[in-house]
Amino acid sequence: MSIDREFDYIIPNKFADIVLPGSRVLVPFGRGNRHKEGIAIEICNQSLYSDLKEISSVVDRVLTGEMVELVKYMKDRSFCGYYDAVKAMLPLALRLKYKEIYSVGDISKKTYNNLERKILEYIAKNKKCSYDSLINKFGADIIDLIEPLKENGSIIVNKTISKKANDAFLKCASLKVSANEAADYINSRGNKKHQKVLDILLSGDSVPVNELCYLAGVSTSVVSTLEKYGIIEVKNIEVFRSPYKNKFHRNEKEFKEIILNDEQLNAFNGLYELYEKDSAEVALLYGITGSGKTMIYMKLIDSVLSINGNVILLVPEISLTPQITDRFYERYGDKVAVMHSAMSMGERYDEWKRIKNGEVNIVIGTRSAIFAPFERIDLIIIDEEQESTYKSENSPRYHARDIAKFRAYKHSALLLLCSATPSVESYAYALSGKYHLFEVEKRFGESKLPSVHIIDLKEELKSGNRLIIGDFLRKEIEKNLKNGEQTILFLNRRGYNTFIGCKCCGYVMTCPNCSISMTYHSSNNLMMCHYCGYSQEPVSVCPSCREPGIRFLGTGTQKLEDEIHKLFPEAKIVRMDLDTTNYKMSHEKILGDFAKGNYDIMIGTQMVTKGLDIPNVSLVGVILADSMLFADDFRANERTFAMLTQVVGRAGRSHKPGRAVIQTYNPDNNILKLSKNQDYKAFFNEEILFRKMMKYPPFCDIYQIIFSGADEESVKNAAFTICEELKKQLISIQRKNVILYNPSSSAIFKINNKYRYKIIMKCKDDSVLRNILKELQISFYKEKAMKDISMIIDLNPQIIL
DNA sequence: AGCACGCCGACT
DNA sequence: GTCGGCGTGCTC
Repeated sequence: MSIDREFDYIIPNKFADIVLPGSRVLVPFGRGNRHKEGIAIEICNQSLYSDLKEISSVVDRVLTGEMVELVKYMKDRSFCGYYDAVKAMLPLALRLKYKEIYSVGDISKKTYNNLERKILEYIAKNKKCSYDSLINKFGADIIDLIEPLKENGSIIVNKTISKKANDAFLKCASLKVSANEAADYINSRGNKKHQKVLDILLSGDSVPVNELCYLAGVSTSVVSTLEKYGIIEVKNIEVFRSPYKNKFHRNEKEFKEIILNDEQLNAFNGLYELYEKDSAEVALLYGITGSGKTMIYMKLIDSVLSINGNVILLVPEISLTPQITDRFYERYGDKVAVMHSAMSMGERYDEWKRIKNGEVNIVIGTRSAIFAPFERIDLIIIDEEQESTYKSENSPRYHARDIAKFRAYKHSALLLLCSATPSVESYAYALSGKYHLFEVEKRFGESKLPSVHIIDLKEELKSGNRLIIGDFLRKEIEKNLKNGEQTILFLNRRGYNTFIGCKCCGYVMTCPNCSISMTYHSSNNLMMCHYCGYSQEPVSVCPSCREPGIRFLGTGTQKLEDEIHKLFPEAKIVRMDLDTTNYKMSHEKILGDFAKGNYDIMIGTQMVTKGLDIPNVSLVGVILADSMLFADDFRANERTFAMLTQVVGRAGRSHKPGRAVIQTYNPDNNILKLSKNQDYKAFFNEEILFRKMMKYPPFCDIYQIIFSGADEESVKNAAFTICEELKKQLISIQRKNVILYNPSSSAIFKINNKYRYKIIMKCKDDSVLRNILKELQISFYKEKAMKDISMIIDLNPQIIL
């Protein structure tokens, strides 16, 4: 925060033509004049400072002029620093490290004093002697000695770019000693945690460290202690490379012209016209699930490629949509680059270079792919544009849609937003004419929208069925098993039991670090906190009243899996949630196997709702819709509707008619009824009234200012102080139509032992307001009394915490 | 962050 | 009279 700003440097004549905005340079920095990496933001011919230092070398140009502009835009809009903005754009910003490696030059012709000789000897002895190791060895005083030695050639400086450890490796732990020796160790000085870790490793397999920690309920430090004592060893094992690597071959023979139906062609023609225009345009393509939106934009991409143009395609979660990348590799071969967070650093860097070198025309990726370093952009597509994954929840808190607008504008490109359930904001902008609107309202080919049944679980309870699978859903699953068709079951909570409490006194087990109730996991027999990862062995005696009244209630995906096993012992079942990830069974593999028909039933959280297009899936079950209905966030309706529509849309995507079953305790809920009919427009018409009445986006912007820190009282004070200050400022600029709420504790009051307060402000965002907030934030961080508290400003957050 | 300065107590 | 531990403030 304190050094993240512009510093002026002189550009020496020899670099005059090379340094441009976006160039990466090395500069002497601070009293010690240590070389730091910097990025040139602006070239000018004067400075407010008098004694400027010189840039010492120019590395390369990492940002185009447009992207330097984008850095400034992000700094302004998302209240982040230069560092955060640049970090979001460059894969190598963090991954490449500059190092000066010293070696001994010609020392025959000069004389040296004692210390100098020692230094030179040390350098000669250590092959890769760095600045840091010299300081470590001889202390900071030798800095003055080194510079002259460099100048007269006694020390030769080799500047190297060293890659940090490659991510393509997975840390795996295995037992280093015999089982008996391990037992001896436990008896002599081991503790309970060590025992748990060793118990798992005793099977003889090598286990990934993160998985080991999950299963044993320990942190990585326990593993490293055991490693230190020589009981276990941790090795880097290479993980299989990107699954996309071998799919580069483009199938020339099968490159077919995409044939669209009338409705699709209509949309395509309109979009093509906009794309041909010289100006930047934004279009929204609304098409119901299964209407063939992908075909429309692929045909558009065909046109762009025919003139060698460039396309960025954003998808919400690439590892969950392997089908789309497959289709693109098949059609466009090595013209495609894929970018997403699950890739290793090396892979990402490789893809980044391919884009920068102009070797590819299409970039497919998640949020950060919007920063693809194209020199020119013709088309940007955001698929499932309402997805919250497009908003970054860490600094820089940007929304990919906003960045896309900026870039489309700078390149006079077309920005195409696609969805079956557009965000209320986008659809409203489309209706108002701010965006161009295209609609496809029929399913493609023979497929029909699935029939949806809403099942009242209260009735099930009355008839004596205490299982989470109601009678109706059970019969439907049976039907599917009999017909050899596949089923997807969706439940929004992972773990086994989602609620642990005492029946005697009403005590609820909560995480000691967070204000979150604990979830019981059966696979590791632990109670876990899903926010901070804290885990604890299950208890039967209530810690509050000392009675043996602890009960495990509530169903998560693990328990659902158990129940399905009991109900359908012969069915092949697979579960997909955060806990099933490991290197043997990635999500892609689970999905791939399910698509191949290796399983009858797939159980999962959100992950199973997105983008799957499997013809043999004819039944979708939503186990409990209620958990989504009552979130106290203004977007809860929108998210519930979108999620239900999406998951229901997974069914019946070929000639087989699809069915969907939604189980709930609130069958009369309006959102459920709207989802039953899959009627987005009816949903929109109601929701937009609510937004208008309550003054929510798109009728205003929302600022969320979050304060968090370890001391509850001072966090609260900070929030109230800033709120008062903000109120004063708003009055002084005579700003009207601003609704500033008083600070309140966040919905999840405590996370990881940090207390949280928030201020919500509804307003029309503009630069005057942004400047006020920026000034407030800067002065807040300067205030000594506030130094243990962080203040985060988030413009239009996805979720209000 | 990382370095240097300066203040103050402990030790020769 | 000097050394070093720690708090403070600056980096073009």
